[in-house]
Formats: sequence, structure tokens, C-alpha cells
Amino acid sequence: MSQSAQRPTGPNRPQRSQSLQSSQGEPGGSGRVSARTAAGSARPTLEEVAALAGVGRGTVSRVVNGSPRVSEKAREAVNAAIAELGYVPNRAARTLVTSRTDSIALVVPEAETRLFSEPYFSDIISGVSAELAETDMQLLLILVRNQRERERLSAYLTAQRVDGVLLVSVHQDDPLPSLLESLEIPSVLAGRRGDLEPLSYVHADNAGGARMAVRHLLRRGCEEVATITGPLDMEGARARLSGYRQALEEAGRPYQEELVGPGDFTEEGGRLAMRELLERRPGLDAVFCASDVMAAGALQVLRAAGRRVPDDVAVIGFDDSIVARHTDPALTSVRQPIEEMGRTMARLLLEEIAEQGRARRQVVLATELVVRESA
Amino acid sequence: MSQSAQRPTGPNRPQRSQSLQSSQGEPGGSGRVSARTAAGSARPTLEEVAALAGVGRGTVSRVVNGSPRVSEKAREAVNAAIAELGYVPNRAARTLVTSRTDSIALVVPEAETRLFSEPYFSDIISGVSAELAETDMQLLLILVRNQRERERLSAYLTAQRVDGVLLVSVHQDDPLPSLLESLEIPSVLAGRRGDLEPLSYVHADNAGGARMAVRHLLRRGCEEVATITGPLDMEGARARLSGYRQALEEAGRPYQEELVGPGDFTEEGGRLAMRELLERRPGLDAVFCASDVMAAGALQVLRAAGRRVPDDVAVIGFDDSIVARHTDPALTSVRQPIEEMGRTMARLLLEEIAEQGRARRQVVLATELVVRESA
DNA sequence: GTAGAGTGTGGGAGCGCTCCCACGGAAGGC
DNA sequence: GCCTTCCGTGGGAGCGCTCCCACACTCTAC
Repeated sequence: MSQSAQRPTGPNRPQRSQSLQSSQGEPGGSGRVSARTAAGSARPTLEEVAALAGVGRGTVSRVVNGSPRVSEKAREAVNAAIAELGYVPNRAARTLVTSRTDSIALVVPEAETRLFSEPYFSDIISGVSAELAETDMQLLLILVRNQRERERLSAYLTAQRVDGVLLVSVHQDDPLPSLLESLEIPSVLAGRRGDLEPLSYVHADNAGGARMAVRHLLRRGCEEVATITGPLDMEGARARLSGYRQALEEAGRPYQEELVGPGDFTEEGGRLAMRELLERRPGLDAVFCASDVMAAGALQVLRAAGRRVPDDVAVIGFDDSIVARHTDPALTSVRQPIEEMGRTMARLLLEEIAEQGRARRQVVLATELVVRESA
Repeated sequence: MSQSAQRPTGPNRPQRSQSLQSSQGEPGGSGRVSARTAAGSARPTLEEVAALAGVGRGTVSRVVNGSPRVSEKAREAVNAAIAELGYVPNRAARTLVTSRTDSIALVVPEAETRLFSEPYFSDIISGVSAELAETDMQLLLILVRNQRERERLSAYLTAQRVDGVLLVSVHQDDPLPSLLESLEIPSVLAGRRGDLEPLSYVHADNAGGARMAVRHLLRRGCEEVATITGPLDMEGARARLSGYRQALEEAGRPYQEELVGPGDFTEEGGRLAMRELLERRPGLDAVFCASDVMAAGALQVLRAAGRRVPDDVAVIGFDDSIVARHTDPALTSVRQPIEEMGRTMARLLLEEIAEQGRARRQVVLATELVVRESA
């Protein structure tokens, strides 16, 4: 414990061995290879900026991080040096000391993936990314496809590798929200588990959209308006059903169980439900479907049964997905502002991270009825 | 420069000021807030593991990184200590010294986004993510929507913040591939710019798929097979056209310019092209469309023109997107294995990163004809 | 004049890791 | 017997930052 006078090759540029490993290395090993691209000139460090600007490291750091307690003169010198050297702060070094990672994760349980109305995922991402573009937050994407990966995620989050989490999840019993809750990591959900969701969330006004749709049908003179619901363990599906009910009741119509067909957001589910509804209530003249995909299924059954849409039976879907534009006739549908949901989620999360805050936020975004041919 | 005996509050737990900022802070500032969640017990460090296992830091590091030069006894002691403490290596610290980030970026020029056949993006992500799940690579998502963001990306990559890049890009003149080339950062493209693509890439056998489709039409007895192409500045679109041509020629049919309608992968483009084709060649009895969306447009025009599909005119699309399943009649289409493309891209990239290699790889994945009602 | 309260600044210490040198002990060669 | 190798190992140094203390230095009071 004493030969401290011996220093290695160089003070600043540790020589890494360039020896190549045996051609392929052992397969399956974690394959450590001396990393360090042969890349060109080394990246300038904060210290070099300080030297060039003729100030201390502290001052450069203050300038870079926008601290107000820096003289105008020093600030200018530093900024000039930064520009000259093309300095970019090293994120890892910063993270190491602040334990702030400047990145957030978008977590998607892949099971849900199949229920997404099609451009959903891209739209969410697009919104999130747009909001993040102004900051220097990184977006990490994490798909969780099974229990093992859920555990990995848990370890991952515990290891504080992100500053916050956006979770796209809708199922009542998804374990992920609770995980986030117990980890006390800033997070925002797309959708919510129920009325009492304790986490921050953003969702579309499902009930309002459904109400609009059904009002539209009633206004058109429909007398027997049926509905095909989504899986009722999803809050969104429940809300759409209750919107349907509200619209009927406000029009003084009775809510009849017989007119409610349980679906599951799939096309086949839509077909099944439609068949049952037709059997129970052959006189129905309108169907509000809780998703476009189910509506597409319903459309097929209606046509097979010889009903003309919209003349005999008017049909409305939900999501305004691509499917809506390609059915025949094209579907009238309720649009959710998905990209804006993404943007809002990101914004809320950034706020929550910034204020270290316990304050939960919830935002409901308006939906909109897009009228096409089917109603 | 001498009072080195003074240490701060504690050796291990630097006290950060907990003072709150004035409620909202100045809007627009870079809003630095002392980061550090009130989180519970501190994460164990490698040093603590070493202490518990009764070995040195070096040995723990070797075990964690799978070095073979560790005695069985030491390895066991270390692993036990790791398990007991729940140790997870600090990524930032590791990155700081290795300048390896263990993360890769999926870069998507958002302009292209609109051309994606719908589940494309999710499928790519799903594949990439599946492949990465086994490693401890992180997936960063970067959408690039304009010149400014392209520059930011460039700075980002120069700053070595990822070990490699997956680029979803197809346009001939996209500047991003060249950027990657000049940065010499490991990267893999989805699709390629042309035959001579110097970067690694994965793409579907577009020509082969088109050939299959056209052969299918000819086998059904079609005599006048037209095609609606994609934008020909995209290699994929060109390949589909040349597959069409090949199939005709191998059947001894002439390739006729008149039967080629230029499209742009949009529905409106499909409609336009179909109208022109019908005008030029009213006798055509089949159309191979380079995308499902264009096929959907073509279908509308054909119906409006009183042509029955498939009886009068057979139609085949490309992509096997959701659209294909919802048109009337449902579209026969060429399926690309998109998720597998994602998986393959990730795999190639990992290889390229591991071997620091200059070796470029290119993989072509087979396509498949999905026969439905339209042909 | 001196005490007191700022305000800008430099730079030590330390974040948690990997790298690599040096060392002790076991195994082999003469 | 001694001199080499060869392994497994401990631990110093250092990656590039931020934090914070201490030191000028300037004002304002008394």
C-alpha cells in the first residue's frame, strides 16, 4: 500500500490493450471486448473548456447548467470556449454524481399491444417524442411480454435507471401500475384502472365520446339502439358503455340489458355479439360499437343478414382507426386525440419529475365524432 | 490548497440541500432541481459486495463481467454476496469508464412514418425488443421530424451516447444513412438505399414477393396484368416493380409501360393510378398493387367502374396490413415478416457492436403470399 | 475605521465503476 | 536446490462530472 508514485502510461489517455480476442470468443459468454471505438479526436471535457475560458471547473459547470450566479463576463468566455471546442457534457459522468438519468421509459405490456386500435402505438410515441424533443430527455422503450420481463423491469426501475415512467396499460388487474406506485417513481398512465386511480394519468373522454355517438344515432331517428361493449375489466370499455347509457337516459329512453352485447375489442367478438343481438332484437336499427374493429365484424354480420347500413341499421365505431376508413360503408367513429395524449403524458411526467412532486395529475382529453357513411 | 483533512458531513452519504424552490420556478429556465428521490435504502455498491464476500473490488468486477480468471471459490462468495445485497451494477459508473453505453437507438424519420403499412412500426419494435430482451441493452427511440432534429441527432450520435443505431429509412436521398456512415457507428438499416448499400441492412424480398403475386395472377388465367407502383425513389418500390416485370417475362409476356401506373403508397394515389389504368387499358383483368393501401383505393375505383373483384379484375396488394383484412373483398396480399426484420436487425447490430467490426451484413427475408378473396 | 452581509469564483472530494500494475503463491524447468 | 512462468488477486488511479466549502472581493451599514 505505498507505491503511489507509479503512474501508468499517460495521465489522460489510458492505453487500452488493442489485442484482439481469439477470432470468435467463447459463444454465450458475456463477450467483453475492450470497448473504445477507434474514433477520432477525443471529446473535450469540462476541464478543457475551463482551461480555454480561463476559469475554473465550477464556473463552467454553472454556466452549462444555467445557474444565475455567474458573471456576465465569465459566462461569455465559457460559452465561447464551449462553441470553439464543440463541448458536449458527458451524460454518464453527470448521472454518476446527480443520479439523475435524464431519461424516461415508455413501458408497454405487449399483451395489450393486440388491443391497440392501429395507429395507436405510433401516435402515442409520436406525441411523447414531440414533447420530449425540446428537452434533452431520452426516451427508452420497454416492452414487457411476460412475468420474467416484468421482474426484470422491476429490477430495472429499482436500479433507478430512469427518472420517470410512462405506462400504456389499461387492464384492471395489470400489476405494473401498483409496481410503479410502490416504487414511488414519477409516472403517468395512458388510461386508468378505475375512478380512484392514484397515479397520474391521461385518458380520452370515453364516456363523452360514446354519449355523442349515441346522441347522433338518436337524432337520426333511430329507435332501437344497441351497443357492443369492450371487455369490461377495462375502464375505457366501461366508460363507453356508461356513455351509451347516459345518452339513452337523457333522451328518456330506457336502458335495456337486451340491447347490450358483450364484446372483447376483436373482430370475431364483434361478429358474435352482433349475431346475438340480431337474434334477440331483430328490430334494432342502430349499433354503437366500442371499437372500430368490432364494428367491422358487426358490419359483416349485418350484411350477411341482409341489413343495409346505414339505411336499415346505423353503425358507429370507436377509435377512428384506419379500419374505420376502409370498411364498406366507411365507419362513423369516435376519434380520440391519441397523439395529444402522448404529448400530455410526457408533459405531465416532466412536471412531476421536475417538482419531485407527490402531486398527482389527471387529464381527460375531449373526443370527437367523425361522421362517415355508416351513420 | 491544503486543508485536505476536512471532510464533509458523512463519508458515504453526501447531504443534499432539501430546500424547495419558489413554487413554480421561472418558466422556461432549464429548471435544475436538486435531484435525488427520497428513495429508501441506498443501492449497494460493488465495494460493499466485495467487503461482504471478503474479496477485493477487482474480483467482484471480474465475476460480474464474467471474466474466466476467477477461482471457483471466489466466484461463489461473490455471487452469494450479490444475491444477499441485491446488487445491481451502476450503469453510469460503468459507462463513464468504458465509454460503452449498453444502449442502442432506433431512429425513425417521422416523415416516413406515414408510409408505414400499419402495424409496421409496432412490429419492428416488437421484434427489436424481443431480441434485446435477452441482453441488457437498452432501446432508445428517436424520432426525427425535421432538419433541426436531424442536427440534434447528429450531435447526439457524435457524443457517443449509443453503441449502435437501427435506422428505419427507405428513401433514396435520406441523409441519415450517410451520417451514420461517416460517424462510423455500428448501424443496421431496415431496407436499403440501393443495390450497393454499404451499411448493414435487413429487408424483405420485395422482388420475390411481387413475382409470387404476379405468378399467382397469371396462373389464375389473367391476361392483362397491370401494376400500381410505389414511389420509385424507394428501393422497395423499385424492387416490387422489377418483380412484376420478372414474373411477366418468365411467363413469356411482354412488359408494357401502359400497364404500369405510378402510385405513391397512398390511397388517393391508388385511386388515381387505377383510374388512369382503366382509361388506358379498359380490358385489364388484374392489378398488382405495391401496397395494400393503394389496393384499397384501386378497389374503390374498380367498384365505381362497375368491375367486380375478383371476377372481372383480380387485385393483389402488398404488406398484408390490417387494411388488407378489412377491404371488401378482403385483399390477397404479400406478407413481409416485419417482426422478424426487427429481430434480425437487432441481432446483426449486436454482432457488429460486439466485434467492433467493419464487416457489413445484409439479410434478405422471404415474403409470402396470403391468399384472400380479391385474387 | 471595523464588522457584517452579500456575490462570484476555484478547486477538493467523491459518485461507482473498470483497468491495469504489482504481488504472493503454486507449478514447472533446470 | 533456485529461477521462471503462470494464475488469481488486491487495490490505486482515474473516467468527467457536480457539489459544496472556503476564499477573495465588493458593498452597505455602524
